[in-house]
Amino acid sequence: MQDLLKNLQIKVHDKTYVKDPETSDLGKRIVENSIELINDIGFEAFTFKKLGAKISSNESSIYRYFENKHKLLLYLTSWYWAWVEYQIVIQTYSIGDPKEKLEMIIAIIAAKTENDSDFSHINEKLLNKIVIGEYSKSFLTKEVDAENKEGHFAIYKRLIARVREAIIAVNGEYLYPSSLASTLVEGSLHQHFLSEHFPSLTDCNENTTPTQFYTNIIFNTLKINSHE
Amino acid sequence: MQDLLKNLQIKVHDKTYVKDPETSDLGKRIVENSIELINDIGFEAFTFKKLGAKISSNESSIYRYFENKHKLLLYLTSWYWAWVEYQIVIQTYSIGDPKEKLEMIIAIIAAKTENDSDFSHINEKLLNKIVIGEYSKSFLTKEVDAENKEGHFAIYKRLIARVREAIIAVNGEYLYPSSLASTLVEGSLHQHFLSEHFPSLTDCNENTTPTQFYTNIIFNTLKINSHE
DNA sequence: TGTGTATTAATAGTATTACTATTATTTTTG
DNA sequence: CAAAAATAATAGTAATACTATTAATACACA
Repeated sequence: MQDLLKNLQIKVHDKTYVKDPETSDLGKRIVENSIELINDIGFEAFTFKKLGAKISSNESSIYRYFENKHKLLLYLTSWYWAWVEYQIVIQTYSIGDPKEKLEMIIAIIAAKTENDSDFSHINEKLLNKIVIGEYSKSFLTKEVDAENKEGHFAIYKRLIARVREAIIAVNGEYLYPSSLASTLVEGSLHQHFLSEHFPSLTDCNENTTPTQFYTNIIFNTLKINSHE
Repeated sequence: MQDLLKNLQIKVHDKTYVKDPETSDLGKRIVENSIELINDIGFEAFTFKKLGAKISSNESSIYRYFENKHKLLLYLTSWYWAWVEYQIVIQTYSIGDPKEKLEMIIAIIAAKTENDSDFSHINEKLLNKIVIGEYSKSFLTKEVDAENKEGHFAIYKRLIARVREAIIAVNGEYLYPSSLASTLVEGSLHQHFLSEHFPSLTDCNENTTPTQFYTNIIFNTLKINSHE
């Protein structure tokens, strides 16, 4: 299985880039190093000029891969959600029991990401930090409707649809499966952020995880005890 | 009561501004019109130069009130949360039953804001839209810890502490009162955003409100039926 | 009523950002 | 090896996010 997956590529909507960064060494270096640089200095201070300096390449060369830094952020976060979806698919494939399956999905989404050797040039742990700190900025813009129409959020929407289906499989009577699914995904990011910067606003810390919080909330809301 | 409150002023942490905008006509026009302009063109495209043009004043005059547009956003959102807290205080003051009280708090936080004649120069409905679309940007920055230390998020934290206390009053055994409180506040904004831009990711629409969704979630989680 | 002080407006200027355009150089491929 | 493609270097532009200086206006009080 490991070997089989080694050659796997996560596919991101092709309007996100000008030239597919997976197709060249420079492209991979752009992706790899943008993750590091955004983590180091934050998305606001991040520029293609600084990234060019970091990879000993030129600003204008980066523009041949991504239109602007917003599109690069869309690319990185889409990649992340595709990767999460992929984790869900392989880790729940053989689980028959809907409760057990939903529990696993919650665990994958709410967990702190660890690195995954399957995709060598991408540091998933750092990427998870970017998603926690910057994802909202990708859709809290005036262009959100146009970009949504173009399909830039398709992977994210598909992921949430998948979570919704898992919720419905546990309790088909529940009235708000979409809202519960989006609350889990967005809320998990928020709880991670709070535990780092606003510890008084969360109960999540070294001993308590967002996974526990959301497992408790979701199974109580669905009025069904979680499998244990 | 109405008359008594007419002279009320919502107080925002004074490090947020250079000069208190409540103390002059120009200051009030800056606040009033910045709310409109941010709504119209979004926070990214918003500049002090454009605001100056809108109020027939000068860019540099606005800088005498707010250091930069980020601080102005902190001011506006702090004002909003103080206003929400004030609504909670007056609307729950006489409610003795903890369940009923929590229900009212959920309704206030999750509702779509209507205008409030008590604070004449501020359009609360528009401000609510700004909070939905821009609030996350006020804390998803590299400066968040420094600004938190300076007290810029004090009002927000106090509001969430208040919600937490109301949760504990309903069920003192519940393990995650802080996380549930922050989920309600942040999650409500997110559900409003989704219902406008990503209807497939939420069940909230004309017939279903975030209030219903969160009332259901919270009372099920606390394993106590809501008062009806 | 005049004078000093604070406030606001106007103007100019700077470093940086977010690009585009052009040309030169290097690498790849057929 | 030649042609094409990719990359790097350089230069340039409009806009942003300010700062500084000076001028005009308003207001406060003696």
